[in-house]
Amino acid sequence: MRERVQQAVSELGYRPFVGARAMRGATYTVGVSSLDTRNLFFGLIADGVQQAMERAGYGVLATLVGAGEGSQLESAESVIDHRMDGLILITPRMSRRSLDAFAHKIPTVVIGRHGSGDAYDSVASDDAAGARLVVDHLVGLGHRHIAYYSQRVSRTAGLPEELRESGYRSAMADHGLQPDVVVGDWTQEAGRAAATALLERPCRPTAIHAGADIAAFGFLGTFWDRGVRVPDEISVAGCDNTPVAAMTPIGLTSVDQRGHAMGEQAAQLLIERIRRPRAGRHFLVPPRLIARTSTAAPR
Amino acid sequence: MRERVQQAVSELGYRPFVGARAMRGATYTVGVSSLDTRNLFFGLIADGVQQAMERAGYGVLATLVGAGEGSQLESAESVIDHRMDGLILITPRMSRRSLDAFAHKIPTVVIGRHGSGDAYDSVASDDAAGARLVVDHLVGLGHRHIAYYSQRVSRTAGLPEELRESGYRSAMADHGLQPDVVVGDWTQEAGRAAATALLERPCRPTAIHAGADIAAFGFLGTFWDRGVRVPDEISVAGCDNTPVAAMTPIGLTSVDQRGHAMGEQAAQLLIERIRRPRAGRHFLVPPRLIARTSTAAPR
DNA sequence: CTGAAAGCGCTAACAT
DNA sequence: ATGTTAGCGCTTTCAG
Repeated sequence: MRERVQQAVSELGYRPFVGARAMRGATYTVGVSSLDTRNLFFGLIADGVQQAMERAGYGVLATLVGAGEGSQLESAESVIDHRMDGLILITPRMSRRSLDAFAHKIPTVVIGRHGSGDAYDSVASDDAAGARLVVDHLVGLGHRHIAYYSQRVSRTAGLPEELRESGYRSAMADHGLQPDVVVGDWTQEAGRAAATALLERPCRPTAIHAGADIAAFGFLGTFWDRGVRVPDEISVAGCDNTPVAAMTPIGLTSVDQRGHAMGEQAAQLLIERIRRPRAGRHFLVPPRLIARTSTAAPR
Repeated sequence: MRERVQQAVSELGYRPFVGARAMRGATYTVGVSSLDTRNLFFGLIADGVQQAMERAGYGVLATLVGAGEGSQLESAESVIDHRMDGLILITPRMSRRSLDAFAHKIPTVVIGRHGSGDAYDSVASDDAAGARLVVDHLVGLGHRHIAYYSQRVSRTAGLPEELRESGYRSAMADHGLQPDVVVGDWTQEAGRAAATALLERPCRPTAIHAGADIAAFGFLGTFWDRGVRVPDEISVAGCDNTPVAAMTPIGLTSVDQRGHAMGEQAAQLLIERIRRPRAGRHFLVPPRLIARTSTAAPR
């Protein structure tokens, strides 16, 4: 009997309608909310999620966000409107309250925001450790004056920019060095502008940690244009280990966050949480430093 | 009465369930199938789709494909399983037969593959014109020996690699020049290898059009590593105008395909097609050359 | 203008 | 083992 049905299924090319299944059970689909299409790092995370979910028999649908302002809240609501079985949020910048509200409505895993509590699970890069890796690396090379380019910190707690800055500060303090923090946006343009301002200082740092690769590219661009040799005159480091960082002749020293693995782990946690609600689990993934040609001993 | 319902809707935070709506009407959601998370150009397209659809009151959900092999067929099927109102396919590499089959099941618009027929609409960059722009540009600079790095052409008709190569060939012929086509994959690694092979030739071309930015980066990498100065010893051009191409010190001359505009136009066509099935419409978007520092007159 | 009911495709709980 | 049925939340049609 079972066989005859299977037979008919193949012959007729029958496929169950997800919406109808949703009305009585599950959709076997999870949503990735607010995938930033401008950032390859997020793509890496999403790909990890996709692969792990596929192996487990789940489909993945993503809501996108790019230059448009389409809010993260609307994105996540849409996943709920489709009654998906689970929700993955990538670096959600919403309030803690909103985050909890979603997590109470649908099994949720947060990636890239340090979390706590039982409402959801989280997987984040250990951003403080990443900043420390960079400082240690630069100090090891002989640098003493290491500046840090920090993204404006929003009041929302647990986002990478917050932990990277505090990681930098405490690492510098541990080495007995003075912190030197410049604030701006983590974009290429803002990085370019910050580099220009840096060059006008009477006393320049010998190294700069740009906080994020995309900002580091802005620094590298200005330095190149102005004939400031990297790493001879100044060392530059980033964070995210974007594919571009590895490219010749850029060779940007960066912190790798294992985005693909983070995505896979988040998928695993989400599947567990879908099967059975349980206490929140929160993971910090240790990053690793990828030293390239943009950092060297000071002259 | 209507007001009292609206009142209750806001107070209770009621949101209609898409799956249930789908059983009697529409989902007001369209699917973008097989978004390649490793390519920023596709993200640009998807962002255009997203913005235009949002303005029209439609939601957009994307299926992802990255390093995993998750097939495009499965991706598109999944959009149908969710009974979405429309389907957008980005550079679908499936057979013409499969493409038509999908288009008969769901209103479909194809981006990045030259199409014809009434089953679906299409929006593609005029790839032949793009290749011609590069050849004209290089010839204008004084180059005579211009090589082209071509992606292996699959038998599926209408894909960019096919039209770029034929555009290159006919442009060269029009200038009375001999074509010089090297075949390989459009990846950074394959580009690196092809560049190495090129350098071992007794008689090198003075310029190379790599066909795609990602391959051009491979060429630039090898040239840089081997001390071959660009553009002094050899000019390099790409296609796609990836954000990376604009970066200092890369400055890759490239063909811009207006990905964002293509996405918006595709969205517009899809909305029309959802409202009322009609004859297929097929657009070629004229590309433009962005000349940067990687191309110059031969020594 | 408001209310009631049928039915979309599925799953789970039942009856045979 | 196989067959039948209720009901998920919505839209559309039909009745009052």
